[in-house]
Amino acid sequence: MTFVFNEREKCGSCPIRHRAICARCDEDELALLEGMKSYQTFEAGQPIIWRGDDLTHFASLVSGIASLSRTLEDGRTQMVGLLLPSDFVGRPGRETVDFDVTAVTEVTLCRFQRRPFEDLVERVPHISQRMMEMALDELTAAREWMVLLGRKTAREKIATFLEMIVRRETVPTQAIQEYKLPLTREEIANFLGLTLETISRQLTSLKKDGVVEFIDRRHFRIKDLNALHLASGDDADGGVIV
Amino acid sequence: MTFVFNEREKCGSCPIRHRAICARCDEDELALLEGMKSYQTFEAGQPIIWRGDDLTHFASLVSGIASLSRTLEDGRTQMVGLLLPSDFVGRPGRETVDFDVTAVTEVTLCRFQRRPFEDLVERVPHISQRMMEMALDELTAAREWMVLLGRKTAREKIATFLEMIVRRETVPTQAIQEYKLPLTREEIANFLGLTLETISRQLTSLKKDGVVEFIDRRHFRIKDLNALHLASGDDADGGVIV
DNA sequence: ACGTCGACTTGATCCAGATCAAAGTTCCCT
DNA sequence: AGGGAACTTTGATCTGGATCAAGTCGACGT
Repeated sequence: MTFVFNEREKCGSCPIRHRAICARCDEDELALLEGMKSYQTFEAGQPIIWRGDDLTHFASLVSGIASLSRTLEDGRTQMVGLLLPSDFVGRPGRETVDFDVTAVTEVTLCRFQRRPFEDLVERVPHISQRMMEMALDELTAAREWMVLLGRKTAREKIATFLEMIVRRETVPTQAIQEYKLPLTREEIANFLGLTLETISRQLTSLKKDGVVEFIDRRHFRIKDLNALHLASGDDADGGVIV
Repeated sequence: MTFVFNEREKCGSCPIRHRAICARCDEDELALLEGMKSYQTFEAGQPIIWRGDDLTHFASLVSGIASLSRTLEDGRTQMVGLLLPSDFVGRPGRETVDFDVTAVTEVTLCRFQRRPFEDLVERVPHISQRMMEMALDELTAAREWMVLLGRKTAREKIATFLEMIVRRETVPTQAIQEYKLPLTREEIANFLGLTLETISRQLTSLKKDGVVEFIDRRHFRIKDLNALHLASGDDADGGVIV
């Protein structure tokens, strides 16, 4: 019943079938992708590609979490995005990669060789249409993150980050839900443009203020969702209590 | 000989014909766009659309410069991008606008009504292919800006900003070229996630260090391009002296 | 059970850039 | 030409988050 990441598996039952670049494809188009795909798995912590590397394959992330980041010469690192299942890696038309891609958890990619895939993008409009949608959505997300990086305080940054996790994973039925922090304190710091000490202090502060509660270092519960939203610094309009 | 922004004008001689969303279109496809377009002009400083407004039209920016920005309730503003000729406004499939768009200089838009344009995106693959490319390029630019906002010092931010202007406008033939700052100190501050006082101080500092020279508030020359690049904090590899 | 290593917390101090304040400059508008 | 208003520079001071420096916690191997 579970999908195993083997080239023989049909795309039809793939967990990201309806969200990835193939979302708009019909059965015939899917068959073309099916004939090209290969899976590759990376352990948590492993680099997937480095900035400047030749782009030999494009890929959809099928399971796990990866990070996109850039490191300056002196070691300062900024994460520019998290790649979640269905997200895409690579830019048709470019020869190299712009950012480091690293597996945060164990990651499985569904890969396509560059040339054949580029041809397919030209021939199958459903792919470029879907990729345009996905790129525009990511662009909006990136711009929202720019507001956070440029103008929010440390507390607002962390509240926004926690709220993002909560919004992404909340199941409507469940009452008091438990959430998992997918990143270490240092990774959160690199995502938010802060230091790991500041992350730690601000989490302690939100805990003291009764906004969140920690089960252990990686697991938390929200005690006051409204307070969390207020702390995020975002417009009051979105402050609908769910 | 000059293109006047009138609906009767043919797209063929449009200044952004080969860079905008129509870049890949052939003559027949261009005719479809030609029948739909209308021009609209905004004076410098005027708002073009506000976040949350209904998206009635999509548009290509034909001339001038516009800014994309977001303002938090307490007035903190972050610019998330500059729109230059050939850039696109709007996201097919969305009903509202995510960021404020403001004319920085006088701006002319080439507009298309939402519904007919969305249909065209479905029917003409050359449009979605081009929009995918443009969105992916902007995504890379946005992510590079995230590195700047999250990790660069004030001096590095301003040097990167000046270098961006220089790279965009340098004419290979010309010797010592004069460049124009398209933004006020306050707008630069909102672009770089700083205050206008810091902008002013850092520009003075770069001037004192012999990196740049100011003709007046809005016009400068580069005295030491290599020093400018070093000050930007970006990888040494790109430090090729042009 | 014990050591050790990586992840995290907490404390003390420092400093880049913000904030507050006051002039100086340029460009209109009449 | 003169009076503003908008923009810019410069100075003095403050502060949020960085940096430096110990600890603490917990998981895992022996």
